[in-house]
Parts: sequence; structure tokens; C-alpha cells
Amino acid sequence: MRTFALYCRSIIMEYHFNEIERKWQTEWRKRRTYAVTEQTEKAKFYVLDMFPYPSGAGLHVGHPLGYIASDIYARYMRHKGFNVLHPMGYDSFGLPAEQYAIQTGQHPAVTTAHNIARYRQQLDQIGFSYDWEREVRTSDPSYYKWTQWIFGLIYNAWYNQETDRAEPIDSLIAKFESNGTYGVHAVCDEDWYKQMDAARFFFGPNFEGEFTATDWKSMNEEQQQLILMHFRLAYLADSVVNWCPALGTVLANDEIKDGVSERGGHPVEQKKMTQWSMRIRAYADRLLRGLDTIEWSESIKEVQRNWIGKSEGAYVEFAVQNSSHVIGVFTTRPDTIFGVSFLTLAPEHPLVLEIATDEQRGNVEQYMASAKLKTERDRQADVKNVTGCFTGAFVMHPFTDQLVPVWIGEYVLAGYGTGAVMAVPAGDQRDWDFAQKFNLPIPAIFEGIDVSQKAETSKESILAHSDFLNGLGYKEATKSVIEAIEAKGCGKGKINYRMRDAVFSRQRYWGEPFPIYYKNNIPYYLDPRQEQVTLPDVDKYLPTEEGEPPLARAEREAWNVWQGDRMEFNTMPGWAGSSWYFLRYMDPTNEEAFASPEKVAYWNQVDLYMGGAEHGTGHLLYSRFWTKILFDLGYIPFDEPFKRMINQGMILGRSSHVYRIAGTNQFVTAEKRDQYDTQQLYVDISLVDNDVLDLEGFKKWLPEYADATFILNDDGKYTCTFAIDKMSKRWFNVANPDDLCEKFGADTLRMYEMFLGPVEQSKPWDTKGINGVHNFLRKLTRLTMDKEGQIALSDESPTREELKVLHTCIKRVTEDLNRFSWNTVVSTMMICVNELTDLQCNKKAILEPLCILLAPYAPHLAEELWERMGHTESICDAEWPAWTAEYLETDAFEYPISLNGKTKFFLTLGIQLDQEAVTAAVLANEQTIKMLDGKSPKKVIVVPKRIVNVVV
RNA sequence: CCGGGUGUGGUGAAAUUGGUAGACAUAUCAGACUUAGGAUCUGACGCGCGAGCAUGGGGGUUCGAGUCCCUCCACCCGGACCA
Repeated sequence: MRTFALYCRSIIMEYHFNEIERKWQTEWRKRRTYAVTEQTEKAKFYVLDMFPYPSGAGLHVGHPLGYIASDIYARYMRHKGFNVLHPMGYDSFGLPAEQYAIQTGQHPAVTTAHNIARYRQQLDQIGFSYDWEREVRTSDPSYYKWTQWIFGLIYNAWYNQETDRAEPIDSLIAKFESNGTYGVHAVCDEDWYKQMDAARFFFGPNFEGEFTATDWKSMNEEQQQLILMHFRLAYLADSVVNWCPALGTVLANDEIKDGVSERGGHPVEQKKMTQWSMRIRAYADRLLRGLDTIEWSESIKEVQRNWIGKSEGAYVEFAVQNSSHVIGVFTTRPDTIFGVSFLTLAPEHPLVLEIATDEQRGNVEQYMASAKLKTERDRQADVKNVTGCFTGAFVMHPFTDQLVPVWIGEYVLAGYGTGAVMAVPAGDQRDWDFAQKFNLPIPAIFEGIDVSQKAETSKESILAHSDFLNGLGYKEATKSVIEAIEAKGCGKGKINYRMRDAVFSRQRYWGEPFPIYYKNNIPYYLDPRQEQVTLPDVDKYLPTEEGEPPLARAEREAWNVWQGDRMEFNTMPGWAGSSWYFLRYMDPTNEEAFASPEKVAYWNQVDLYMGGAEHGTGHLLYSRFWTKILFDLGYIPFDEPFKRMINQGMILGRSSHVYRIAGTNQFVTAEKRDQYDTQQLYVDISLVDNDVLDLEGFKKWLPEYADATFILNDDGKYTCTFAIDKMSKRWFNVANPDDLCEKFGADTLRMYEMFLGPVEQSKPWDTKGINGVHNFLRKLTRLTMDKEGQIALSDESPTREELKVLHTCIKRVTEDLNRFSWNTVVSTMMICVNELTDLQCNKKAILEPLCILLAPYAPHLAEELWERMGHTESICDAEWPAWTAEYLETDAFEYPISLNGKTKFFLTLGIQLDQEAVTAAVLANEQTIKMLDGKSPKKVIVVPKRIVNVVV
């Protein structure tokens, strides 16, 4: 009987997290606790997570780390009285669903819907405060209708450098109609006029991109459209693209890592194709300057700065001897122009074959062919191996009129600057290496600097042998040489950007179809507000035999819209839908606009954006770009999307190894593995506790281990070794949130993920400490209950000591949350509960505010206790408690007394004592006298309520 | 090679402006209560017998440095022939 009673009691006293969590998740949904509306009288706060791609693998414990942190912050801001927008959705177009479709024939929409359902279930059990009524999916036609519409805006816009913003294309057309190109300062393809098909125009060979209003008006529509295409911010152009044959698509620069595709690691080659691009270069400088206005980590800002790659210098032209050609180069060191001893062109430079002499042509062609054979990756790996070839041609130095030989070399990249460099061996190490290898002169151009061993690359030196630049430093020389170059008409000062325009079309099925059709090969935009092009069904998700994108397989009847000769068969890249999704959350069901202007004005910028740092040059750059366009065109009142961003670290897996003796089914413990010839095998982490293997579980795990035998260590245990890897099924080290929610509850999981350490840090997942957090929640529960498990709170007024404990906690939790220190909040609350337990405090006046502090972290338990305390409203709307400074005060402070900065003993003194009184009290103390040992103190430093330091 | 970051007990980590280094957990050990415990409670736990020494190494500024400055080392992430 007694045993049974005890058993019952322990059950009652248990913290029934499963029951509580299920109850409140249902209740919240029923009450629409997290639905949010625009309330203009209330201050808003927008907390956003990077929405996930719903992969088939589901969530592992690493994914929710950022979601939990942002959820805590969102709940905290709600308690503080803000109207908080905290939405979630899915970036549901993408490659994996398509590849699965290719393999199985399953429509990607089906796979995607299935995966989303699984994600939703996993997210729900963690208890997030998302307003699911605002969910978006990028693959939903009602969403991508507006992605298409924004594409249309960009397509129908140009960049006016006079106003430094994008404008509707109509304003450019108006300029052409009234004054032709006169007074037009647009960002457009450089030398666009050279690309024009002369046969279609009446322009002569000397056409340099200028025409009159009369010219414009005499053009037919086709000709006008062809010209406008060079000015549009979304444009169709023949460009050299990164083509991935294995994936059958082009890739953007940020989708390539080490010369292979980021997804799948397939080789990538350069190929000339007609593709849609976005003129992001027009925004290079604004994207750079905007970084100074937002609170992002320095590292991610730096990544963007490098990607944009602004460099200032000059564009200089060199005339080719006995030829009408000129070679333009970009240099950041025009001041070293008198040190030019040769020019180097990239092997792909268009003039190479034009200028090569007959004697050299054979060599040049051979060199070009060998360079072409190398992949981008080989070329990068082979940096130290200097190669090159003389073209036989010479150019004239603009100042000395000396003849300078023209070489080609792999170290010059076709895609940067003009694809040609003026080589100054004295001032650039690569040029120096090249000169050294091919016995080219290395003229000395710096005062007192020997350049026979290496180049002088610092900008500190004074110029010599440089005509009018002699005696000048880098800065003055650069200024003066640019003036001279401009006066001579052979160049100009120039700012160059490394960033390329972004290729915007993909030869894939599972993406947004373009709102574009073609007539006579001229593209025309279809406004999706009138007629939306949706994805047609296809029989297969592969490119056609002719290499056309999968959409070309769709029968004409399969398209809901068909106009002109044909539709656009490319689809948009993954970053299209994710570049503006944060705006759609503001007004997700609007059918008239991407979002109403009032709602956009109210919710405004994202105040806190949480997500991984791996999108630095992709999503985060593109969404800034689109935001600026929407701002320029007057659709939104801000030009940076994410005011503050925090990048959560990656959670790595801790995988465990066992050692099998070669050729047997016997396993040896880690301590003794050196004595045998062993093979290391991965073992499922659920079978390992604290590096000790569960032998029975191991035998049952896989059939091949059923009759395994073991050599144990001296304690009779089998010890495993471990390694830190990415979480993957391969290593059996995936920890998923479902199991943990089942075993410990969502509240414990939430708190534990925060307790692990600073969110921004990457760390291995380890469940060692999870019991500590779980016990904390149980301990807190116990404070509120009597032995029968009933809520038992006292209405007595709290003691001063209890108030001090509570208010210290309020202060620290509030301050820590304000500085996004999620991890220290957990220990602060633990300290508070430990102290209240020692005080045996069960007073409502103390526990009620504590409950609110807990609510952002452990919303289910907090809600349950709140209800048991007699509240009928959700704790989510409870006002955040304020701390009272008076309660934090004590009348005495235990001063550490130190001698020359080393703590020796402690002395408790009243806090009302001033510095002199403290000094007197300390010097009079017998321990001080003993410490001084007869020496007289030089001075005594007193920092009130901190420390006393006696200096001798 | 360049840029960003990190370096503190067996482990995860605290220490907001320079002011008692190691809070809070976890692991381990010892003990209590139990038929039992992944429960609860008590205690020990950086190194050293000690005076002392300790925040990657060395130097500096300061009454006082994990924190600021210089320099070197290690690791992680990112970029890399960008003219």
C-alpha cells in the first residue's frame, strides 16, 4: 500500500509536459492567439526568420535554433507592448523536388506539399508563435503572380544616373522621343551599340550609340525594342554564362563553389547563351553605401563589400601599331604608367586573333586552345604556373610613344575590367613574375627601390623615371596622371566593380514561369494582373532532345496563356521568390497588389532578421537589390529590407565510432583498440550515452551485429570515440526535434537550444546538459505546487529578500534579451528558481511575474501555470514586469580588499560610506595592517560597490 | 595570400562600460534517502602541500587587464591571379 501511494504521489508531482503542450497548442490554435492585425495606434515590430526550403529530410535540431531565438524575441516584444509580426512560410520552388520528379515522375507540387505538411507538423510541436494565417509559399500561383509582376516592373525600368534611381522605361522612351540619346545618362551595357545587328538598322559603321529624336521616331517597333533591351534593368542578352551540363542549367556566380556547382558538385563550363539578366551593377554603389546604414555582422557586410568589389583607378587606351584597333585596360595604379613594359590580354579577349601577327598566329591559337581546355578550377589551382604567349603585335605608350609588346596570359581574367592589363612589373608581383619568365624588361620607377628581386607593391614609394610624375607619391601622381590621360583623350578616371550582372533564367521546370511571350524573337511582357502565366504540365521534367528547357515540352494546350509565336521556356532562379517574400507576409491574400501601401507603410522594414550567414552573396544581396528597385519606383517607403540581422551558427553532429577487429564480428573498446587491427565504424548516436555503448541495443540495431561480441575496458564498459561532423544520415548522428519533444517536451528543447551557448556560434549538438534544463522546469513547477500536485500559492506579501531575488532576475533577463544574449537568460532564471527554492517561496506576488519572464522560453508551461494562477487571458499579452531599483539595493557590500591588485580578503562595509570613510575603515582594519606588514600605503583606490585596492 | 571570427576547468560556457575569473549547467567522485531510479538532497571538483600560479605564447599601458594596445601561434569560416 505504502509503495503504491508513493508511486502515485511521484506521478502527481511530475511535470506533465506532453499533456500541457498538446493542450496549449490546441488552445492557441482555437483562440487564434498568434493572429496579428495592423493596429496603427500600436508600435509595430517585425521579427522574421529565413523561410526554409521544405526538403524531404525534415527538420533536425539545427534548423530550429534560429527559429527558437527569434520566437523568444518576438514573444518578448509582444509582452513589451509591441504589435509583433512574426510569420513563416516556404521557399518551395527548387532543385531537389525537381530531381525527385525526374527520377520518379512525381509532380514536384505533390512532393512539395507533402514535405510542407511534415515541416508544419514539426514546427507546430515546438510551439512557435507564428501567425500561420499569413503563410506564403513561393510556388503557389497566387504568390508567384506577384513575383512575375515585380519582374515586369524591373523589366520595364531603366537606371537614370542623373536622378540616381530606377525609373519606368516610359521616361526613357519620352527622352528618346524628344531629344534622342542627348542628355540621357543611363546605366546600360557598355558598347551596346557594337552589339546591334547593323543589317536591321540604318546606322553606319561609325555609329557610337547616339541617335536623334528623328532617328528614334523613324525606327520600327522591333528596332526600338532591340535598343530598349540594352537599357532595361531585366534584360535579355547573349552572355557568357556558367553552364552546368550535369544539371542542364546555367548557374549564377554565387551558386558555384571552387569551379563546381554548389548543389551536387558538378563541373561548370563557360558557354555563350541568350539569357535573362538583372542589371544589379547599376546598384553596386548603393548596395555598398547601404551597408553602413544597417546593423548586420561586420563579417557579412565585408563579404558583400568584397563581392561588389569596388576599385578606383583609370581606364586607359593603347593604340595598336599599324592597326585601327585600340586596347583598353583598367588599372588601379595609373600612377605607374611609365613602368609599363608590355600589355597582357586574357586568352578570351576578342582582339587577340585580330592583332596577332602571321608569324605568331600559330602559337597564339595553340595557346588559346590549351587555355580553353583547362577548367576554371584547373586555372585557379595552377596560379603559380606562369604561362603566356606573344601576339607579335605592339601598342604605343600614350606618353612616351614607345612600342610596347602585347602578350596573352592566363593570369588575366576575361571577366574582370576590360580583360586586358597594362603590365607594370615594377609595381605588380604578377606582372613581375610574367616579365621574369619571358625575359621582358622590368623598368625601375620608384625612387631608391630595387625591383630586380620582387615588385614594389606598397603605395608608399615616390615615383622616379616617370616624366611629369617624378617626385610624386601615389595619391598626387594618380590625380595628375588621370588629368593628363583625360587631356590626351586616351582614357579617363574610372571606378570598376567586380560584381557582375545576375543571370536570371534557368533551364528548369520547378520555378516561376516568366510573364513573357515572343513575337519575331522580340520578348513582350504579359501583365499577370490581367493574365497570369502559370506552370504548364509536362510529360517529363527533363530538357528536350534539342536542349530546350523542360517547359518547351509543354503542349500548346497545356499553357493557360499562349501568345505570339511562343512563350518563354526558361523559369526564374531560386532567388526570385525569396527576394521579396518579407513584403508578402504583410498582406498575404491581397489579390490587387503584392501588398497594400498602407500595410507596407505600417509594417515597414524587418526589425530583426534571423538566419544563416551562408546567404551573404545570394539572397541577402538580391533582396536588397529588389528592395531598392521597389523603393525607387515608389512602391515601398524604405530601401533596405532588413534593419538588423543576426546569423545563427550551425549545429553540428557528434558522431560516435566503434572498432571492429578486422575480419571478425568482435568489437573492441576505444581504450584497447591499439592492440588490434581494427576498422572504424559509425554507430547510431541513440545507442551511445556519454560515449558508452549500449551493447544490447547495438546487437539489435542491425542484423549483421546480432551476434557481435565485445572486448570491454577495465570498468566492464564499451567506450566509443567521437568526431564532429555535419549532421547526416550517413554518420547516424542526426538528432531530430521530434524525439526530444517526446522525451523532454518542447519547452525543454527550446530552453536547451538557447542554453547551449551564444546563438551566433557554431557548436556540436550534445544532449548531455538537457536534463539540467528539464530539471529546472520541474523545479519551478514544484515551487507552485503542494505535495498533492495542486496549485498552492500563498497570498502573503513577499519579504525583501524574495523581492531582491525576483527583481535581480527581471533586470538581468530584460537586459540580456535587449542585447540578444539568449543563453545567459536561462542561467539567470535557474539562479532565481534555485534561490526561491532555498527560500521556500511559493508566493503569488513573486511567482506570477517570474512566469511572464519564463513565457518566451517555455510558453506551454508558463501558459499552464498562468491559467492555474487564475488567469483567463493568454499569458502572451501579459505586461512584461519592470524591476524596481530600490529592491536591488543592499545596505552593505562585501568589498574584496586587494594589495597591488591581488585580492587578499573581504570586508563588509555599509554602502552609504563615501570613499574617504571606506579608506579609513580599510586602513584601520587589523587584516589590512597584517597585510601591509609595516609598509605604508602609497594610495588607496576605492571603487564604490566594487573593490578596494591598496597600493604600496 | 587577403578578409572576418575564435582561443577561459574533463565538457558547454559566464564575466555589458577595465574592478572578487570560472556564474549556470554537465561529467566525475564521495555521502544521504530508497525495493528501485536518467528522481530528490548534501558535499568535493582549474593547478599547487603551501606562499602562490592560472583566461593560446611573449611584450606593453594601468593602482588594477580575459577585457585596451603591439607581436607571434593555433583553429574555424569566407574570398581568392580582381590588375
